[in-house]
Amino acid sequence: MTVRVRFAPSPTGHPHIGNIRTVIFNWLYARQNHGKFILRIEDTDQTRYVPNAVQVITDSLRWLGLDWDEGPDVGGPYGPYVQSQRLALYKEKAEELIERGWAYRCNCTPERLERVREAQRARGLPPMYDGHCRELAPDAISPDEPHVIRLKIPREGQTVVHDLLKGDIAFENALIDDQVLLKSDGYPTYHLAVVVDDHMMDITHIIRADEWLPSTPKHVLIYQAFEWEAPTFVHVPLVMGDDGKKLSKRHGAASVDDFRKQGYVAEAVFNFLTLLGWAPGEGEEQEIFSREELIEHFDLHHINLAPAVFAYDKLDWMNGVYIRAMSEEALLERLIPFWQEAGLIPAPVPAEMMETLRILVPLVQERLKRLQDVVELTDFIFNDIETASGEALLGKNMTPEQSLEALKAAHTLLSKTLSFDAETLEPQMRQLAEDLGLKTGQLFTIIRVAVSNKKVAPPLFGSIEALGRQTTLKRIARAEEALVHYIEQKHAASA
RNA sequence: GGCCCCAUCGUCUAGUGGCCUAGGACGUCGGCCUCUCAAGCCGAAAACAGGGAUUCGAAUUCCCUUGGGGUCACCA
Repeated sequence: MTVRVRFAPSPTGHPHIGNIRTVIFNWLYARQNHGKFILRIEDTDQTRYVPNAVQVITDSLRWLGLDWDEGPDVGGPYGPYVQSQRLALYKEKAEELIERGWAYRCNCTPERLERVREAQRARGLPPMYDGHCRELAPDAISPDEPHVIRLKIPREGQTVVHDLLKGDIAFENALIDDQVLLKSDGYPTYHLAVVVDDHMMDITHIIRADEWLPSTPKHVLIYQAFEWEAPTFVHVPLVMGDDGKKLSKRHGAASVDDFRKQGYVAEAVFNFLTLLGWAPGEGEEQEIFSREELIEHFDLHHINLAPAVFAYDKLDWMNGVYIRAMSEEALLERLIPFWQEAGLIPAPVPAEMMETLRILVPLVQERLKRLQDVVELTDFIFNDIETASGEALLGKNMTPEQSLEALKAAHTLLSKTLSFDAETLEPQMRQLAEDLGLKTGQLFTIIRVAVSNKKVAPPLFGSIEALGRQTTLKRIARAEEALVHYIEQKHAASA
């Protein structure tokens, strides 16, 4: 039997990173078994529909490399793959359930339902439908008048859910609500649509988050009512924020798009998410896995049963690992959009600027946790800086006069040297430090602050090379002025 | 609150009765390297929620307690 799994999002916004983890489990399972991964849009709630959502969802999936074999855009033998285009089917199936004695029409008003629930809550009972229309004569409510169709849950006995990971879970039927299957607007609820579609589309494994577990007995009952064989249920744990609550926007980035914009690379996010709640086991200590390795090693049975906290710190580390593993050319390509987005370089990139960018890439590569970090790290290369204060320009354990002298000496050297690249600059500057009786750190720090006005910056000589001689000398000259002013003020104050 | 799920370092996890004085990774702390910051290398602190039971032997099996989470719509 061919494995067929699905991702069935409702188009209500950006896919959440926690949901995506579950999608990855589905995708991995499909690819590993040479099965099919199906995308189905569950747009049965007209009130929550967001116009662009389907596009946003497919963009996110594509970015992560999660391709689908059947879906709304690519089609397939089980279409249509959008539930709002299958309304007649659900209606027919709901009616069939009435005929089979497993469902009934109900015309209770929302107001009445709310009153009933309120009364139940007041008595400390769980709010449930009170069965008002359940035992009405079959023709008591006309199919033509506004009504819903409810599932007729047996009043006694238990319904057992077979879960691949958790085993058999028994639910008391008496505690299960008579779920609405078909709404008064003619749309199905999730419970009807998901069962009908999963069956009609020959889904073999329903891999979904734990939050669905409480409604699974309803689905099992619907399968029984139709005399259909239920697929294998696999409920996987939720992803939590670092406070132990369900992951949400409060915890920082939450949607796939947030991560992309911050400069997380898709391969790292994919790797990280797969390892969130799953590990290869058997003493395997590897953490960095290619997509192919993941497909090979993934095993549903090794999914952890406990909810997993989303560790941003570890993602940052892993993202850095992936960034460092890239070729300089590949990293350059990924960095350009971030420089452009920040307005540091134009689009398209002028040919002569590419040379500067190529100098910068190896300088920043091992310093980036996220691609976005390149902006703050290199903005001084592209934008003019504010000249540092005299105080900031002091070398460690050095007087203003000594600092100024060192800066002037560097100025002279940098204006004379024949070529202006890091390789020729560095030995000369080291020699200069020695000649001045300074430690390299003392001299280099003064120059770094002079040209970047940053205490933390990429390696000095590469930065200077990227900056070019003219800009470098101009900034050093301005720093000298700042130091001169600083010295004059000190003298004035002490006089 | 009812029902359901879950429980190894701060976090992600390895561990399926003896190999565990519990291993790895992130993070943290210390050191080395070093022009800053990183990266890299070395090292340290850090966990089987508690109580019973089964067993010659329990992180591993069972029960209870505690704790955490999820869910109770004409939302998915």
